[in-house]
Amino acid sequence: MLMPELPEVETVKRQLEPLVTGRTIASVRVLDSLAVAPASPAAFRKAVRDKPILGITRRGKYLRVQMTSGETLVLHLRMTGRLTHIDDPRSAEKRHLRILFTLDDGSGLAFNDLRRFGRAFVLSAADSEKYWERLGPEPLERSFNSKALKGILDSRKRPIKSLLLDQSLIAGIGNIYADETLFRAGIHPLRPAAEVTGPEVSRLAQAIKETLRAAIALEGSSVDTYRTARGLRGRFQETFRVHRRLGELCPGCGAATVEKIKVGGRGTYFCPGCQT
DNA sequence: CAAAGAACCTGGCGGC
DNA sequence: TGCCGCCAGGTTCTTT
Repeated sequence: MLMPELPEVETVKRQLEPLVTGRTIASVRVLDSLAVAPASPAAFRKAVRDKPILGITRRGKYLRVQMTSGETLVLHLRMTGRLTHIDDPRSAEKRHLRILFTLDDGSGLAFNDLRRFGRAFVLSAADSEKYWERLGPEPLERSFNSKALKGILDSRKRPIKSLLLDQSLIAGIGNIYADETLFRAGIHPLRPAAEVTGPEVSRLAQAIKETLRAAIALEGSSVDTYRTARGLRGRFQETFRVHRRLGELCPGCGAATVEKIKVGGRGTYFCPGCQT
């Protein structure tokens, strides 16, 4: 499958920014009411129509479209969502099309989603602060250093991989980047978080930043359904070290082969030789 | 409060 | 060839 995680959402955000900033959402078609639930399609259309767009930002795996009314149009792609900008809304991919926005310059924004887990909703200015408080720190912020990461891991007994996936502790890491960062740091995914040593925490903090930055540079990972805002595939999957490489020779030690286990219900790939 | 598990969805794939 | 059941995973909700 695919999973839009921080690098994928960041890629979409960067590509959309110059295309939608300053534009106004002229019309909205909701083709699948589940995509805007629990709001009604009528309420959703009313909340976003004719609202000028100030800018677009990302928080964790969420995309936020700031509107001049002080409200925010929030989109979460979950597992199979795609958000693509098209010159002509009539040329939008019809398969799994959930919402189609038309902007005042005649271009369009299409939200497609095979699995129907993705959501779009509008947050009022009053509700915003509280909503985003639920998320942990942004791993690419300067303040997210080894000391901050140590504070997150300390006194927690869960497997380190489960902590990396917990959005209330760190925002934006999903299954792909959890596997890839743990491999780069040489840490076994089942290690109890509190038992990860100081030097390992430093390596992990660095691996998180380096891996996410490298993935953004390659416009994310297209394992299956993810596409950039221009409808193209990302290329970071070509550089995966262990994720989805079951049985392959480890690129680190060249001796062991990649294994797959379940951690917190998630498929987890690692090298038993390099990750201890 | 922490942690684990189920539920939500659809399409692809293995097995028979 | 066709059908059944399982698997994938981000987040929320429920249970322990």
